[in-house]
Amino acid sequence: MPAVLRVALPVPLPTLFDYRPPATGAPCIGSRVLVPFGRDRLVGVVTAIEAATAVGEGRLKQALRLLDDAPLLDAELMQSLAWAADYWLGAPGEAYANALPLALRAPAPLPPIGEEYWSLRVAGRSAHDAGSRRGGSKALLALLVDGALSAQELTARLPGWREAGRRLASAGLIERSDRPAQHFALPASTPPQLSDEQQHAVRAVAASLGQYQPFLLDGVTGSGKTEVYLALIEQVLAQGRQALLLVPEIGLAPQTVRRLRERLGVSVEVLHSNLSEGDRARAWLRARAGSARVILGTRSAVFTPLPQAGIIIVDEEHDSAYKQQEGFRYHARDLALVRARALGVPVLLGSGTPSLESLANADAGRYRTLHLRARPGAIRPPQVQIIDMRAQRLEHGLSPALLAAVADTVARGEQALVFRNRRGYAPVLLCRSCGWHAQCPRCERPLTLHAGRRQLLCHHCDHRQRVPAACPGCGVGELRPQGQGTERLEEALVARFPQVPVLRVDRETTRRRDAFEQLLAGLHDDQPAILVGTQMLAKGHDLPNLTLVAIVGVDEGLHSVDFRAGERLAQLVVQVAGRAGRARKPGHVLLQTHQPQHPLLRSLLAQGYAAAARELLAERRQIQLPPYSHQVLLRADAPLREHVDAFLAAARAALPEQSTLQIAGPMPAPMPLRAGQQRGQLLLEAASRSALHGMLRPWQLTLTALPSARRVRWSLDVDPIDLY
DNA sequence: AGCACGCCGACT
DNA sequence: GTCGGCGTGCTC
Repeated sequence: MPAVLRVALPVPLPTLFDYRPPATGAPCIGSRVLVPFGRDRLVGVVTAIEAATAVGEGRLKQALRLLDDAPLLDAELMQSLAWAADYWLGAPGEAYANALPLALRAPAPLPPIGEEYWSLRVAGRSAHDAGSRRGGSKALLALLVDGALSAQELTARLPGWREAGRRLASAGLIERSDRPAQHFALPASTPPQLSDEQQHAVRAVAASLGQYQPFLLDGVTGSGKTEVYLALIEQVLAQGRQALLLVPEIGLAPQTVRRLRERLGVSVEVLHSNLSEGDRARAWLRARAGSARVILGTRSAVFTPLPQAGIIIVDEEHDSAYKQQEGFRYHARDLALVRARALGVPVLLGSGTPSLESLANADAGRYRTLHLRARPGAIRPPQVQIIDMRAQRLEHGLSPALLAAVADTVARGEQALVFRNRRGYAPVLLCRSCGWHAQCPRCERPLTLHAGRRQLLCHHCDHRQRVPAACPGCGVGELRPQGQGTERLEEALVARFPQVPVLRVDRETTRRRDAFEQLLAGLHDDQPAILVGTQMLAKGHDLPNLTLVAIVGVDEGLHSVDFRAGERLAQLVVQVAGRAGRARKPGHVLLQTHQPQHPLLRSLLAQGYAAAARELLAERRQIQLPPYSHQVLLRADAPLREHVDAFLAAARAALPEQSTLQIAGPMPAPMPLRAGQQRGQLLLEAASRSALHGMLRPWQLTLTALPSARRVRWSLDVDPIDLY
């Protein structure tokens, strides 16, 4: 019977490709095949086996080789990937390309997933006895003379052994083997006594094990969400099932892994983008084989196979890092829900500041909400106080009241955090006499002064230039930094509190790997200190001696063109404020603002995030914005504005006549020029998801065929989370 | 995307 | 006389 394989290939083309089956082997849906493609050879995934091709038998090539006898991707993953590609308008092959680790997209046998062991060969034993090797090689032979050792052990006992290992292996003195991973039960620590609310949450989710049910776990920082996760994972493991835990960034992974290992007594598979491709592939395969029981990972870990799934947990579900912002623009939280449904398992979305989307889903009865209100470790929630900046004499942007609070805090031997979401020394460098300011030639936005590096830096495109000695505008004026970044605040605080260590935490000071951890490790829990930093400080380490959080200059967020700015500001303020007073000491939060009367700030401070979110939701409903409507954003950029305009106008004209569709634009993007590219966009909105989605694929195909599309770079973003 | 083919300017 | 610019078309 003449069969045709429909293959997904890792190319951004809107189609699948048909091939004749390879000479040998029985391909099945979900197995990989090596196929000729143009002049290349690519590894693709069989998505369907059809009786005939729509493209004409004559054009078909034969697949070169079947790579998997059994499907590498199971039915659920195939189905979820197809859904994802469809929903986010990805090329069919793109979802597969995101799901499969790179090492599995090479035409090679699957890497062994057992543990790597090394042992002496006969020649190696003689070499050891003869003492014929020196240095690291000699040491390695000596280590192995009593028997095989795992790579992990070798690294512990002889750091840098790999080099010697390579030499000895190629000389035939030692050899590698793979043994099934040891499931040695590590000692599990005893769980703490759960609060009533924690117990209630655990019971509610546990009652849904074995079936699809989304839960929103609404609990502030320090309310003990992690203990709820741990208790549930424990139950899932006891049933012989797997748990997938997603976190927004790798920075949060190491401490979470430690906690999971200590508590559960099982190994935890970690999947994130900083892993080497080999490690990534092995972790993925261990999950597929079922030998990985607990999988912790960032966004892309949502593609992990889960043959024995028990639960999916998405921590800090509101975090925008879950949305991929380029290429295949999927949202890991939303895909987690779809997978949980397909797998028939509960999915738990945790956050102290839930996204408005999730709150609306809970309102609509699609999610069940569980609350954790108490902060078990704290006496009471932090007190938030507004500092009105108007009519205050500021010292480098810091008000007397704020400085006094910092002084009190360090005098008590406690720690203070000054949060400013702006790195660098000053966001503007201005001439006092002619008004000239340093501007990025490629973005036409002010350049940020970085005093330490003596550079002007564009935070949008990374353009950098030297700080001019005199004003380039008038040649005589004095250039003066305007506004404050973390670097300037650090300087001011060092000058003001010379006896207290001041630590700056932003992308500049933490560029090196582990720099963040090291910086914080330098903090002594019982010593006073001042931390200055950006967003990065909003999460991560527990700082038991931190009792004051001062938030400076979040006002910018109150005037953004982006309708999500208010939501993000509220989340940020609550997350940062949550850093204060976690242990036995009560915390204080100061919010320094020019607009103490702003309704969002007022409701946030008076009634908390939940109330502020309610108001934001009511506004969204009233003006029919997401989550009460659905958006798709067409973005385009090109060196010439007229090319962008021509494409967007043609795209607009190609839209079907549909009264249910609201169209905004074509219009310039909020940043109309970035890195020398002219940018524009067209926003589609509809009350019903299905009405919108129905027309998107055909429209996308029309766009691809537009002549003007060749002159721009363009992309479609379903459910965009920023309109940048 | 990646890569060929194909027709017009400044150079060994 | 060529080398190479990027516009156009194709990949089962």
